[in-house]
Amino acid sequence: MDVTIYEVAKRAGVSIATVSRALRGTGPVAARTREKVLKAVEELNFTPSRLGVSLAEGRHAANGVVFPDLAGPYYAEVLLGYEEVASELGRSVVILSTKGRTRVGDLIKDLAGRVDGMLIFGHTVPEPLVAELVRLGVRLVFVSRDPLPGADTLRSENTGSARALAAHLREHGYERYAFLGAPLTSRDDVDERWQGVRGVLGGAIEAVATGQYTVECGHEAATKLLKGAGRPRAIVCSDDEVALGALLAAEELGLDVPGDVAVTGWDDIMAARHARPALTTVRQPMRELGARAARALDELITGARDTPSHIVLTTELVVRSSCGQHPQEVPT
Amino acid sequence: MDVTIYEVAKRAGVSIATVSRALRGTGPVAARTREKVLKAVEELNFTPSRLGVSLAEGRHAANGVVFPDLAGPYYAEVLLGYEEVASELGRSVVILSTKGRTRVGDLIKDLAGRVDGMLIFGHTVPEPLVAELVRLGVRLVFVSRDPLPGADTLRSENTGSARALAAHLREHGYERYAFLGAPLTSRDDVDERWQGVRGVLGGAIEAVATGQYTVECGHEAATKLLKGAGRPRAIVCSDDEVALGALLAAEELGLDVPGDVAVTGWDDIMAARHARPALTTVRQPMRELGARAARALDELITGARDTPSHIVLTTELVVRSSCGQHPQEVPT
DNA sequence: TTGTAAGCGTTATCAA
DNA sequence: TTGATAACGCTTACAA
Repeated sequence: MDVTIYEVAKRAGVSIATVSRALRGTGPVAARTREKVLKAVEELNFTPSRLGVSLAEGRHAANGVVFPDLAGPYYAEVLLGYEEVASELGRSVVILSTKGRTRVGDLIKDLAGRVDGMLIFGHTVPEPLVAELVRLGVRLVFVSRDPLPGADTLRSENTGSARALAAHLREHGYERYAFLGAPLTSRDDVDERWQGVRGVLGGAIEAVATGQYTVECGHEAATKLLKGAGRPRAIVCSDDEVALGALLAAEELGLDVPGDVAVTGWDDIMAARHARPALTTVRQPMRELGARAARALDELITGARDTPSHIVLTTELVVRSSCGQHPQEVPT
Repeated sequence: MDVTIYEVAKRAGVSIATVSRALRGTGPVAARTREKVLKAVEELNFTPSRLGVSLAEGRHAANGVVFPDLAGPYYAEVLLGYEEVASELGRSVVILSTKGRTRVGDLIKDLAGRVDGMLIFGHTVPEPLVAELVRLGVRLVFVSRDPLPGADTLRSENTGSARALAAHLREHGYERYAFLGAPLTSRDDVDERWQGVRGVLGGAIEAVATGQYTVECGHEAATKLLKGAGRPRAIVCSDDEVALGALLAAEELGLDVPGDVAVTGWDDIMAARHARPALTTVRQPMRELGARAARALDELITGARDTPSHIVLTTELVVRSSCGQHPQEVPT
C-alpha cells in the first residue's frame, strides 16, 4: 500500500485526527465531515497501514503457532481450527515449523516479536526457552502438553481412554500385546497412552519404538515385529498413522486383521474409518483443540482472564473391526 | 517485549543511533563503544521491536500464503517447502485459509497489509480481486495456476505426463476408461490432466466428478462407478487421494486391482507407495514448488527481478502395480 | 567515531 | 465537533 492518512486528510480538507475518528468510529464526527472523509478514502483507495496501526495500538493482532511438522492430519487439523477462530477474532496466524531447523531459539524469539501470543505444540520448544518466554510475559497456550505454571495448557484426555481401550482388548481374550510407537521425544500425550494401557495390561504388553509417528515408520516397525519370534496377538499403536502402517505390514505378511493380529490406533483421523479393516481407535477433537487454543489466547491477550487455565477435552473410544470380532457387529 | 533502544542507549551512555549501528553492524562503531552497548543489551535483555524495525525499514520481512484447505498432503507439503525457504531468507509466513470463509476479499487485503508478498494457490482468490492486487502492486506468486500478467506463476507439467500415462494404460490393452475427479472448480492443473488423457484416449474415457479431491469423495464416486452398468476397465484419478478412495471402493466390492480394474493417481504422496497395490502415479515436486515460490517472491521483493517469471517444473511417471501387470515387474 | 533529528503511519490526548 | 501534537520504537541521513 502507499497512500497515507495525511493525503486523505488533505484531500478531505480535515486533520488526520478526524480521518482516524471517522474511520474507526471513535469520537464524534459531523455527518457532513464523515462524508467528505469517506469520499476521499474511496477515491484514494486508502487502507490504514497495519504497521502504523499496530505501533500505535500496541498490539499485532496476530497469533503465532509453533509445530514440529505438518505431516499427517493431526497438526493440520489443529492448525485449521486455530486459524479459523483466530480469523474470526480478527487475528492473523504466523507459523513456525521447527523440524530440521537450527537456531530454533532465535526463530521463536523473532516470532514472539511479531505476535501477541502463541500456540506451542507439546515439547516443540526446549524447556529453558519456554521458561524464558514465560518470564518475558509472552502469552502462551500449549497443546498436548502437561500443565506448567505461567501458561495455558490444552489437551485431550489420554490415560482413561487408554485404560478403556486396553480393557476392551483384554475382553477379546488376547494374551500378548505390543505398544507400537513408544514415547521417544517426551511426547506427553503418547506417554499417557502408554501408561494407561500398561496399567491395565501389565507385563503382557511390551513397548516398541518407531522413529516417528508416521505410516512409514509404523509400517517398518510392525513388519519387524510381526516377522519376529513371539508375535503379539494385538498391537496398540500410539496413533492412527502408525496403526495404518501396521495394517499394511500385516497385509503384506499375509496376516489377517483382526483374525491373526488385532490393531488399534488413536486420534480417529479420516483414514481410520476408511481403512480395511476399519480401525478401532480413540477419537480426539483436534479441530476443537485448535479452536479453543485461539479463544484461550484471546482471553489472555485481551486480559479477559489472567490466571492460566488447564483444560482437558474428553475423548471417545471408537470400536470398529480391527480389534476383533464383536457379538453384534454394528456397521460404522 | 518491553525495553526500548532508548533505555539501552542511556545505560550504555551513548545515543540510540550508536546502539542501532552497533547492533546491525551498519556504520562505524569503536570497539570499546560496541562493548558497552552489547553489555547493556545483554543486561536489559533487549530485542528490537519488530514493529519499529519494519516501520523504519519499510518492509515486513514476512510472506503470506493463501490456500483453500490443509486437508491432505499436497498443500501441507508445498507450505512446508515455502516456510522453510522463507525462514532461511529471514521471512516469517502468515497463513490464510479460505475454505468456508466469508468476506475473503477483506481477509486477503488485510493479509496484503501484513506481508511483502504472497503465494496464492490456484484459483483460491476471485479473479477481480487478483486483478486489484496486481494493480496495487502486491508481489504475487501463484502456484498451480495458468500464467497471468503481472505475477509469477509456478506449476508442474501436466499435459505431457497425462499423455504419457494414458499411452501407458493403452498399452495394457484397456478399452473403457473413466477419469475420476473431473475438473470442477476451475483447477487448472486437474483440467490439464484431463485434457492430456482425453487427447490420447479420446471417446474411450468419460469424466466423472467428485465433490472434492479427497479420499472420501473418491471412495464414494468410485463405489457408484464400479457398481454401475458399464464398469470401466481403468480409472484415471485426478490425484492420489481420490485414487486411494477408488482402491478402497474396489476392495470393498471384491474387485481385484489391477486384475478387474486398474487405478492411477497423481502427485505421488507418501501413501501412494504404501498403498496395496502400490499406486501408479505421476510424481510432482510439491516441496520444491513451495521452495521456489519463496525464492521467486524474494527476488520480486528485493527487486532482484522485476519481470514476472512463469516456471513449469517437470513431473515423472511412476509406474507401480495398480495399473496392470508388467513384463518384468520391478519392486518399488 | 558519535550524536541530532527527521522520518515511517498510525492512535489518542488535550485544547480550542 | 475539530485540530495540534505527543507518543509508539526503530533506521538513517547529515552534522559535528
